[in-house]
Parts: sequence; C-alpha cells; structure tokens
Amino acid sequence: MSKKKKIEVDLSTEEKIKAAARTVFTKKGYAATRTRDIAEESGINLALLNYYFRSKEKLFELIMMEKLNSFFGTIAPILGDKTLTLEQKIAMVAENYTKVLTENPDLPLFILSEMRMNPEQFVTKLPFEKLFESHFIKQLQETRPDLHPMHFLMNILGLTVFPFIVRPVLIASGVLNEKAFNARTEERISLIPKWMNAMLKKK
Amino acid sequence: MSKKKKIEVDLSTEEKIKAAARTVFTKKGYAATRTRDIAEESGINLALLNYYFRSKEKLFELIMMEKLNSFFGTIAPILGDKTLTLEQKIAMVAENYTKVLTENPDLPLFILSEMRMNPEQFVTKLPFEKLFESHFIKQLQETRPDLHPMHFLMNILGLTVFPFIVRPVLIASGVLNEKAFNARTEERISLIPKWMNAMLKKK
DNA sequence: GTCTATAACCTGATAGAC
DNA sequence: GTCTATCAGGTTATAGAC
Repeated sequence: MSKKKKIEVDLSTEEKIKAAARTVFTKKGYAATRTRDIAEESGINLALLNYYFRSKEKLFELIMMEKLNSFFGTIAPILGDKTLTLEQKIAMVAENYTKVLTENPDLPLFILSEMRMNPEQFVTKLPFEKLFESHFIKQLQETRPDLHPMHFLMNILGLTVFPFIVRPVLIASGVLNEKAFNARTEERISLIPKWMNAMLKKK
Repeated sequence: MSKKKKIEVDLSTEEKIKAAARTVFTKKGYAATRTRDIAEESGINLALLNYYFRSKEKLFELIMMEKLNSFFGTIAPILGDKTLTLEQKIAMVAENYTKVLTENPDLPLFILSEMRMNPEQFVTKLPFEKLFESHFIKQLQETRPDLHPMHFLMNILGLTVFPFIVRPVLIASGVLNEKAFNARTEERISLIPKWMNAMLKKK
C-alpha cells in the first residue's frame, strides 16, 4: 500500500504546510504573512511549522526557489537551444510562458515584488548569464546588429509577461474577468510571434 | 520673509514626514515598513507621525494617492485627447512615460505590488474607464477592427513600462548598471513608436 | 507642536507534556 | 510527531508633561 490513501487530504504534514505556505506567501507577500496564517490555512499546529522548517524565512526561501525554477526553468532552455531558429524560439517562449502563467498567474508579480524588496537575497542564485549571453541573444545580434539585443529580449518578455503583471488591476477594476483575460492571452500566443517578426524587420 | 529659509532642511515637520514616508514605503512596501523607520528617516519623533497623520495606514494612503496620480496622470490625458492622431499618442506615451519613470523608476512595481496585495483598496479610486473607453481605444478599433484594442494598449504599456518593472533584477544581477539602463530606455523612446507602427500594420 | 513613557497587542519561536 | 502554553521582543498608537 502507498503512504497516501487519499489525494489531497492525506498529504504529509510537511506537504500540507508547504501547500499552505505557497498560497499565503503568494497572496500576501513575505512581510505581510504571519506564520499563524500558514498554520491556519494548512490546518496544522503552529509549532509544527518550526518543527519542519525551522523558521518562517527558511520556509519562504524554499517556496521562492520553487517559484524561481518555474519562472526561469521555462525560458532558459529555450533561449539557450542551438538547434532552434530565432522564429521558433519566439513562438515557443510565447506559447510555453503563456501556458505556465495561465496556470500560475501571480508568479511574475510575486517574484518581482519580493526581489525588489530584497534583491541580493536571490539574485546570486539565478542563471542570468544563461539569458543574457544565450544563443538567443547571438541570433538577435545577427538579425539586427544595429540595435542592442536587450531590446528584443525585453520586447518578447514584455509582450508575454506584462498582461499577467497588470492582471490583478484589470480583474479588480472589472475591466476584464478571468475568462476574458484568459481569452486575450490565448490570442496573444499566435499574435506575439507576428508582432516580434514585424519589429525585427529593418525598415 | 518666506516660511522656508533653506531648501531641504527647513521643510515643515509634516513635509519631512511625508518625504520620509515616500522613501521608506517605496523601498520596503507597506507591510515591511515600520513607523519607526519613517520617524528615523525623517529625523522627527515617532509620536508626531500619529499627531499629523493619525495612523500608518492613513499616511500610506496619502503617499499611494500621490503615486497613482503620477502614474495615471501622465497617461490618461494623452489617451483621451481627441485632437491627437494615434501615432502622436503613441509617441507621447513612450516619451512622457519614460521620462516620468526615469525620474521615479520604482513607481510601477511599487503600485502593482501594493495593489496586488490589496486590490480593492485603490481600484475604486482610479480612472480605469478613462483608459479603457478612451479615444485611443476607439482609434485602435478603427485601425485594426480585427483585433481587440486591449492588445495594443497592453503592447504600448508593456514595451514602455516592462523594462522598469524588471529594473531591480537587471541592476542587482549586474546585467546593466543604472547608466546603461537609462541609455537603453532613452533609445526606446524613438524605437517604440516604430515598433508599434509595425505591429499595427495588417500583413 | 514636540517629547518621553508606556499601554495594548502581535509575532516568531521554543519548552515540555503527551 | 503533535499539541498547549508561554516567552521575549517588536509594533502601533496614545496619554500626559513640557
């Protein structure tokens, strides 16, 4: 017999705490989160949080590392792949990123908010060279040697990620509901490659 | 004689607290800010903060309203202006926004972070209809009736604002220093209108 | 208006019983 | 492993002297 008899209910205590921590940290951010909130959300006792994870900060770092891997793990392998054309990479970034973010819409704003408040804490643990010295950058330089390749990296990321960054505002203001938002970002999967192509052409 | 004999030093106590609150709230966010931090930063006594502003929350709302006005006040009048062409609006948004954000680079991430944690608090006080039912939206619909105008509003804002949102990461990681960052965003003032024009063309 | 002192409460973390 | 009880320190806000 497996340890887990049920699907959600019989998670180990450790996993229950992690699941609750993901929810609460994501919603409130590190500073506004109380360890009591996490305990309540997970249905476990407050003391067990420290028993399993030693401190609020250690638990947060664990969750943050998961999030960073989701965020950068999607993109770094694509941009570094030497067998893909520039057009293929752009299409894959738009599609894969949109799908990851649709499942996890607060990922970018969560990461950027926390990194802004404490940049040193995580910046050393991230593969920035992988992005900024990637094969993708070389391809951009070959295609448009007249412009800094950073511009186009910024453009593809901005076009893909920016809607998710303003999503809380759009939804709270009633401009779009969740369903309409998802319909628009789904449309952008095929639009972004066309737009990027138009921007990359020399006029 | 004027009340103010010196320029920075002789601000009224109230203005000193507000200036310190701007600095500390922007840097740490609402939840991580301690009223003691603001008192120390401004050189005034802790009790005076409550004397002038009643509570931490009231002071924060005041600062947040200033920030929201800087952020939306730049853009709403341009997008609503019925005498400007689509191309003129795009050029003005890129230029004016970039200049405002260069002076106040953490403005967008500050606003979006705080609104994410507490969307209801500010969303009612914002002129979203001004943006999403503006003359600019009508012009987009006329130019590209086949696509939702939201896409192009997202694109102009994303291309302009996104670099400032990832700025803390870029600078902390050493990918760009402040000077190089400013050089790139300055370049984008003239690039964004060209890119938007290319995106708006039917192919 | 400004200060010191302190009230009233909250928060992360642990000791110790089971 | 899990719980209750509690400690030690921090936090917002105010009372009251000057």
